[in-house]
Amino acid sequence: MPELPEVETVVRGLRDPLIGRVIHGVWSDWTKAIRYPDPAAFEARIAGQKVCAISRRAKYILCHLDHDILVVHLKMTGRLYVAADDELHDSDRWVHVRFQLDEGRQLRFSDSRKFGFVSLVNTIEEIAPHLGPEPLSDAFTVAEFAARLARHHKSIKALLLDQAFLAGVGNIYADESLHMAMIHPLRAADSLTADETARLHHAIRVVLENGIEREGASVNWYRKPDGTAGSAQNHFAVYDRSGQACLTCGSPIEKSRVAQRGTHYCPTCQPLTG
DNA sequence: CGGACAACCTGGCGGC
DNA sequence: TGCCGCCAGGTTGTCC
Repeated sequence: MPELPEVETVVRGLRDPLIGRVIHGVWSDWTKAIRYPDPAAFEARIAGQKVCAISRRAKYILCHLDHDILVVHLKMTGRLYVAADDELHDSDRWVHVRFQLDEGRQLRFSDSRKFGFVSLVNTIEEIAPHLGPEPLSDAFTVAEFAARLARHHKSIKALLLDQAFLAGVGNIYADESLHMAMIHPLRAADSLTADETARLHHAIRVVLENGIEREGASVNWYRKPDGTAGSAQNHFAVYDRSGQACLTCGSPIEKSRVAQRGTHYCPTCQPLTG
């Protein structure tokens, strides 16, 4: 579930409690969550380093330390937050990595499905060498988007989910973007007209910006670092609304399967032909 | 190239 | 109440 808006919200929420703190040690009850280097080397290398800055690339959280980058990927059910050592002992049963900080606090990585991970790297390219452009950056222009679309014949939905094509869009915001742009998810990427391309480019940015403004979508597992839910889920036009009326035309929202993902769209506003 | 699918995992939920 | 099977979806890798 955590996509660009959710990860961006986590990054923003971690800056105040985490920047300036020193990491003294690492505890884990599920060492597979520590992907690289091996847990012993990981702890030896991270101990004593201060968190200098926190940023985001695609869906990766980057904690810039004195000499390394602590990379965290939340995958579907990951959470990352700072808490007092003895705080919330029972309410989160899925904490698999704890980073001991100074002043009796710890950075916790919680993940019920154990898909997420932490790594220590020098550059994000070490673990994600082929990420596409950031959709909210100035470098993501309509012209560049059009040129890249023309190189692919696969369905537009599958392409939006491809992190090498565009970084940060996941299933929820792909469906919402295609609906706002009035484009059927199965349209071939290289078949979009100039007008459709411009609409989709605009829709992706608006949908992601709205998601950030609403501090992410708490469909089930996602929480902000302060433990509260975001509100983007209250503003979905199509995601998780199958059978309900389209907010534009009243047609029932349909759910199908595209690129092996649940896909929600309005058959009237997003026709496959015409 | 594109698409299908398995693998990584577990909680939540509908059905019985 | 409880058991069963399915669904959720980010990413990688494999196969056709």
